[in-house]
Amino acid sequence: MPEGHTLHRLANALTATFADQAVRVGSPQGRFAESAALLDGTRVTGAESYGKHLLVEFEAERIVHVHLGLYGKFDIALGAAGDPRGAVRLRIAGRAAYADLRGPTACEMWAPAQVDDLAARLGPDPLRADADPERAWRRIGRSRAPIATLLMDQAVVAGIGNVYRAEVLFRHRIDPNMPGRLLRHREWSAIWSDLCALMAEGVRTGRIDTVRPEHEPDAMGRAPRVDDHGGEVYVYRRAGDPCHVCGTRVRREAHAGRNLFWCGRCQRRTRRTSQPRR
DNA sequence: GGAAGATGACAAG
DNA sequence: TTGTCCTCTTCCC
Repeated sequence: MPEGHTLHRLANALTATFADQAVRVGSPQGRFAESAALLDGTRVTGAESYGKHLLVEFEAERIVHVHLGLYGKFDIALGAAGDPRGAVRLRIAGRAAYADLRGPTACEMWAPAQVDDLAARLGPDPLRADADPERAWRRIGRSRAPIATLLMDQAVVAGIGNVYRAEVLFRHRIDPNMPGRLLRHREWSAIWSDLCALMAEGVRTGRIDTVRPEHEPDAMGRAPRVDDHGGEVYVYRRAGDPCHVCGTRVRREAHAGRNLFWCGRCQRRTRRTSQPRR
């Protein structure tokens, strides 16, 4: 589920659902019980996201920092909260709806200063109006690390995950193994504005769709195909399947423990092909 | 019923 | 680079 757009959506939804309400806060599973007790009965002021981090703000400058990690979920449901199903770390219950958090990497009470620290250590987030892509470029443009690694580094760009990484590199025909410093500034600018547009669309729709109209399976005479994650993509999790553009089998390789997907034919720069990295 | 895998991040070596 | 954590779903027997 969780790349930046998911967290941004969640922040919007939590704000719309609970802002300015006094809420019941609990931790049915128990691991957030002490902090939940402090928040119980107090008022939510709003929620925001920064990269993949979610901040739920309560009165008296109390902030709950949530990171969903690989499989955490924060579900909002209408109606009265019944018996919790599964391991619910945090439950927020308002007048007409409740939200259950399960399996997060982080769920902890923060003070405002910790939010400042977070903002300082994260790279620009394409979903935030205050983002400065040049901050990312200063890291990318001088790095020997593969661009695929840099895009996943939250200190370089915040909010990009495995899907957006694979897809944006495909859309710009960039070899994932190309060292950042071989990227041109105008290529980075194009990638950045594409990320801004794709992720804003992701916030709107709740899915990651990256296939351009002319490459839609319909246009190519194939049946539409939607990945398990719910969007239509060029390469993500399509290893072995034919590339939507050139028909070559999509490749997969483990990079730092994560699967990287790309088309070895479309994403090739003959002029400056980099050495494959192990 | 059990294993594997999943859009993540961190520490240790 | 590997191990660890967190939870749920899907697949296979």
